[in-house]
Amino acid sequence: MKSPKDITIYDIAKALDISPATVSRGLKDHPGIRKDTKKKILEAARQMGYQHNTFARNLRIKKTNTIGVIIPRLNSYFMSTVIAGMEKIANERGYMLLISQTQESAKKEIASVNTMFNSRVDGLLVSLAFDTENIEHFDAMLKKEIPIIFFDRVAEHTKCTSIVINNIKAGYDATMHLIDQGCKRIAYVGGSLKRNVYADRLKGYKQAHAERGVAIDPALTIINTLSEQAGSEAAQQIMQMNPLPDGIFTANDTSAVAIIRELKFAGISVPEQIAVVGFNNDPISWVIEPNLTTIHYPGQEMGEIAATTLINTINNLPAANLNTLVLRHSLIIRQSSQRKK
Amino acid sequence: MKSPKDITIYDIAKALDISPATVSRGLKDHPGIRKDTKKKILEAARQMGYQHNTFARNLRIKKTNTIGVIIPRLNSYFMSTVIAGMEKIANERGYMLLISQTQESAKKEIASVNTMFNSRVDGLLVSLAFDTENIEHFDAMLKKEIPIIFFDRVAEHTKCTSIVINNIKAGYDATMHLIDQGCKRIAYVGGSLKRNVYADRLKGYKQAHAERGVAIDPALTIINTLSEQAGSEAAQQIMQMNPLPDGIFTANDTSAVAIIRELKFAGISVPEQIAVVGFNNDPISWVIEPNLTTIHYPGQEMGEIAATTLINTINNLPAANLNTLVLRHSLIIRQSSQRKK
DNA sequence: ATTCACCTTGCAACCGATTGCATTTTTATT
DNA sequence: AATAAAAATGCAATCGGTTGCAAGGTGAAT
Repeated sequence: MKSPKDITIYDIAKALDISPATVSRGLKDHPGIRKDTKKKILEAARQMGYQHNTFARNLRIKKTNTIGVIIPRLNSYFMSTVIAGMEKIANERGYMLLISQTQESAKKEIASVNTMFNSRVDGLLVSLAFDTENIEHFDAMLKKEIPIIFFDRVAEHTKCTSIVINNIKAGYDATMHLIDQGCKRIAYVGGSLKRNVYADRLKGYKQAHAERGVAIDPALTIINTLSEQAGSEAAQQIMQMNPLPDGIFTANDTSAVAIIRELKFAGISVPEQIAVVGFNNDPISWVIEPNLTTIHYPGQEMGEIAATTLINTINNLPAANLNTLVLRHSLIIRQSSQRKK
Repeated sequence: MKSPKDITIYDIAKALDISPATVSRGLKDHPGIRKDTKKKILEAARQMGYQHNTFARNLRIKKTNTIGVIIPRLNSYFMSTVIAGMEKIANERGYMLLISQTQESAKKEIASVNTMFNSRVDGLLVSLAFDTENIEHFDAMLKKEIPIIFFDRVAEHTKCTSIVINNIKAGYDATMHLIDQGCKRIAYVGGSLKRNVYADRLKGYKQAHAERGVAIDPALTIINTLSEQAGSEAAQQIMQMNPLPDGIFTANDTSAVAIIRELKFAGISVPEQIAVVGFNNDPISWVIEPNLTTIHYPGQEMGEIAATTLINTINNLPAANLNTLVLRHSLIIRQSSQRKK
């Protein structure tokens, strides 16, 4: 049952009666090796079925060509799009992706960081969990100068680049749109305020109100997990309010869709009685009826940029020392919020 | 700019004035080391900030505790759910996931397999690309006894386990349901017939017809990429048919939703004029109106089982020598297909 | 006191590739 | 042909753990 032993550079060296050092150099196109020697080596390697040993190399080089990715959850449209973008770039540049989900738990996040650390990833791409309080668990890596890039759910850190959209502006755009549609009482449904994305969107929501001189009823702000279930519950809660809100801005589309379903089921018309704006531009947003007004969030692009920036940083290429990188978002207006003509 | 050097077992050995061998053994709870020695070692390791070096270990052990995952695309609900399941199990059992997308291209699939091979993954979880013709590119790994498990889009191989649902039965169930709803001309929209999933669903579609003695018009079978765009085009094609079909069974929900949208837009009523059944039970299936009848496909579970089986195989644990593992599917009947009361 | 068995620990080879420096070979120059 | 310069190759140490086997230490039994 023993499988044939792996071919090493020593085997090739012996077969060709040269030294392993020459084989090693020949294999990687070192300038100081004669052309025909190289050809001989390559040929022998090919026909002996040589596969290089990544560990041995990594052990010497102290580089893994692997990027760690730590995310809350993989199975949302947004996140899978981000990962797809990262994978594309990583693949092109010869890197692999090591992916780990925190399930929104800070504890798991810490464990993931440690595993990644032990696996000696060359860099880290991180989107923080709901309940992460501080980012000390990244210190060990940063001390070793391993670059870390935060995306979407970011943290402030002088040594780390953050890739985001302008969530304040996005929240502002969404809310202002609702106000422009004649909404007077707008509810906000978002996730944990520990996370920039939700705190910022709420900030934008407030700014828009302030700018128009509209007072905000604090009872209209709902913080939950933004799951489908949470969305339904939020809808129930909203429908108990008196007076009823006439607009809802919610920080993801899953939640928005769940809310619209509940509202419709309860006989409340959208957008006439309550206008709704979501966030992310998930495919469901143009399937729900009425089609959902939402913020377009360029996931694939964010993934690509995050990966590119990280790989450039790893290799000391330019464009590396930015602190924050802000991608463009846009408000996509569909029927769920349109009350004027 | 030099970061402090990594702590090795040699550093610990020196600090404690014992041998590196003892440190190595102490660190992993080897039976032949005295309790207090172990405690001393652990304590020193902790406070010196020791992190084990995975490469050095892998180089010796020839094991990476890493599983390669090769999939067509990451950004579908089904696939991200599968990966979420795999990641959960892998994480619990101390494995990492190395993920690679083929973008449905056989060429990229071959490249991915080679990269995984070089990375010395302990095993492979694979769902085949659309246009993969044969599976010879896995031979090198199989020759080295590296276990490979296919899931969803599988290939026959005596040495590999396949994890699937009964696609023939699922196709049969879907079609039979349409027939029972009074459909006489049912169109089938699916992906490449090189892939078992689509070939089998078509087979089930035919079986159902045969069983009821209904003839099939070959013009009603459409093969495409199952993308949203392809769905819209398929809908256009179907609407040109004369006579119009009165039922459509399509092999994913993305496609089904795109088709329903086109039909509705063209003023064709679903399910009255054309009943539609999809596949996968994506979230969009219960958002589209009418809600989509579909086949529930247990993605998370499939991911968990695939990962569990692979890890067991890697470690020579039982339940490893199955050839095929069939998960339960179920037909979820919603409005898009219900024409009777 | 001696012997033996067992428990702990250490020695040293090994895993496979990389690389600074020394050495040999080739080429160019006179 | 002799010699210097340049090019090609080899030597050997190194990366950080792991592990078979040997050696040292302990206590019990005789």
